[in-house]
Amino acid sequence: MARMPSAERRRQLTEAAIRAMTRDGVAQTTTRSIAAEAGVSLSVFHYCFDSKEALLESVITTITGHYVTIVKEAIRPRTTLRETVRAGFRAYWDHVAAHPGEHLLTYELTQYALRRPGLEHLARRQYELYTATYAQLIEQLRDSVEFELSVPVQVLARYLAAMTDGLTLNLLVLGDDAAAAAVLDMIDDHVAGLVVDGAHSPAAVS
Amino acid sequence: MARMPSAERRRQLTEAAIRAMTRDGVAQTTTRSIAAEAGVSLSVFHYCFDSKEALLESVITTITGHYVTIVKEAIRPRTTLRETVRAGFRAYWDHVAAHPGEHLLTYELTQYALRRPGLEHLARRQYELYTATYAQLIEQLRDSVEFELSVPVQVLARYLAAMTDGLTLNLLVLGDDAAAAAVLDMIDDHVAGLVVDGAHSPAAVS
DNA sequence: AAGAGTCCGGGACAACCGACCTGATGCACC
DNA sequence: GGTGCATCAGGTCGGTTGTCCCGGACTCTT
Repeated sequence: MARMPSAERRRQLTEAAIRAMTRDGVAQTTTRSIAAEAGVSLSVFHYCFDSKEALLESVITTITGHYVTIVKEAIRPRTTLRETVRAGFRAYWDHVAAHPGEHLLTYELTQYALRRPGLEHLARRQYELYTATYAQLIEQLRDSVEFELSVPVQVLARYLAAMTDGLTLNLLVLGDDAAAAAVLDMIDDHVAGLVVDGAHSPAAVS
Repeated sequence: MARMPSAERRRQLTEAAIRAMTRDGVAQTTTRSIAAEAGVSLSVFHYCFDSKEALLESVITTITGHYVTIVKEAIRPRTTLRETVRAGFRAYWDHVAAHPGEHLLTYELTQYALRRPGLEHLARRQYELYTATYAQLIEQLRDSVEFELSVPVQVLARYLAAMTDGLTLNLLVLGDDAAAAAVLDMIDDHVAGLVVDGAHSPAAVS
């Protein structure tokens, strides 16, 4: 067993926990299975983390960071706003289809946090970060393209976060990418229709 | 302990399990806590159900039935389509705000089913029922009011199911009913805008 | 009233879990 | 080349969980 500073060991254990939980689910993941996944003995676990709960805290913040990165990288300015929105959704969607277990894990972790007294703030922070990420993306997009919205940024951001969340869970449960794609097309139209400045919006709704 | 036929005992245990799980979460609910909640001895539990998994199956189908009933009762035809949609959402929303634990439970149960090999079909059935319920509501509404949609009923139904699901989870985590109401207003407009026949839609979008 | 079928109670068991403890081992520094 | 500290290994402990067993009690039929 190679020796390494505890900070790095913590990272290693966190990543191992994410792998184990992605594979087996939060409920069936034990401190032993995490230690085994990381290839270290059980005592190393408790040397690096005060408790299982402390590790879960680390897992939640880490995986929320993953999620935010994915969403931020999905959105890249294109020629028209509508295409930007569409391509962004598509990129995010491909990630969900490719890594369903990891996304399912985010829901499990949210509920773990909600049910554990004193950890509710982690769930809240997770969802606030989702909304904040979308708000930031909208602002950033508005800087590069220049447009006006018929609803406040905060409202649209929260809608996008919630709707994405719901549609993701829906896809994870039902599969059927084709049907989900049809729904997504409808949402594309809807979001594009929220742009007041008609310059980049194909449907000229006054 | 009053004697009763096992069918009724099963119902009683199922309802007790829902209460216990709503209060404590699925993970912390044990066969013992369920038996205690129902006021019966532990052996009665295993007399009525082959295993804990069998009970969970009963819980899932029961609570999904509850959910469908709630949604169906929320929608009642009003003077205009837009008002019907708005009032329907509002009624559903009030229920979520009044019974958050029960709604949170539905998410926990979905994930329980998804993670338990051989029980995935329960999660799928749950979400198919959600979509089917919305589709049925749309058809029923179309019979009484007469209108055309710019998207297929199936697509709209799945969108409504997914979006409601996401917004519900969002509200359960973040609270803040006011912000959620603003999002809902936006969705009202969106859904009302999907109606092609402008006769009952206040916003005259051609 | 007798017996079969149904329901209930207490107790026990094996498995598993998180947490902890005691030594041993490598590493850097004096 | 010790010395102190960070890191690791194996074993153990108390507690909990799902499941099962067996004896007794109730109820309905005949």
